[in-house]
Amino acid sequence: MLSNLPPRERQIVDILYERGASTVGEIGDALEDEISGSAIRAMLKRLEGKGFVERSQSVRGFVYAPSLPEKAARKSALGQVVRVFFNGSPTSAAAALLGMQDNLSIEELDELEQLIAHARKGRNS
Amino acid sequence: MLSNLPPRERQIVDILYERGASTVGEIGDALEDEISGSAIRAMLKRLEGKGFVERSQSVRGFVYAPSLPEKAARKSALGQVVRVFFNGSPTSAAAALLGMQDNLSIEELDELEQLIAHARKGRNS
DNA sequence: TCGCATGCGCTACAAATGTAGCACGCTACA
DNA sequence: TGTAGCGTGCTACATTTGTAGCGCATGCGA
Repeated sequence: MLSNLPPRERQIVDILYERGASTVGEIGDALEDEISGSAIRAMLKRLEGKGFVERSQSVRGFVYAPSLPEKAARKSALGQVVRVFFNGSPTSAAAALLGMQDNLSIEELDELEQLIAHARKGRNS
Repeated sequence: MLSNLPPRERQIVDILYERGASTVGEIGDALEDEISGSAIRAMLKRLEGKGFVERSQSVRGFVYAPSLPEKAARKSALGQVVRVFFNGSPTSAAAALLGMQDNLSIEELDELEQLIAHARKGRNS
């Protein structure tokens, strides 16, 4: 699981999910505190060893990407916070999320309502 | 930040948020893998040193509780996954959340719609 | 062709983490 | 009044993490 990576490694895979496949340099830029390139490379190597990132050649040089598909990672991350902070209820987590943003666009609201309508219809399947 | 705790410590504060103030024994039970009580105590002590948990006497003996208020911790955790996996869009995270559950109750759906309606009304404030 | 800058991997090493063992004090019960 | 059991803290120690430095290759401009 991603959740039991040490902080720095975790931070790096997060960046990878956030920005997609990246080079060492890009990762260094994304990191808020400056650390040497070789430090980053060492992290990446460990992560590769653990099977969390994959490396591939590209025009830009080596790029690193998370090996766990984003979809699965998302689900796992979401599940984690739902379990810990919302008693396992995705619904209340969603409610909290809605409360986080103070100005949702009309489009977003429409989309959400569609989702709800859809769920309502499929309910007693 | 909670997010840069080492894995085991993180796991322990998660348990604390999940189940509320707990004794060493309860934490041990909640942990899926068995580790010695003294190991847990050592962790807790470090966490206390870092200011993430607080200890207090109770009828049950010493109980440990997270010191960062749950609300703030929630927000931070949620913000984290939203940023990493949903391009910073709480709305799409909420949508994903809704998709996670296959059978939402009518009540939940109603509640969510109310939230949306409310957001819609307050929009151009 | 020479020198310089990049990007890389390897290795080393300090610090942090994860864990167990020991010794102590306080019950409770034979 | 032993003594067995539990919860505690302290300390020690192996492993893991986080980081920098070195040396090598490659590309590129003078």
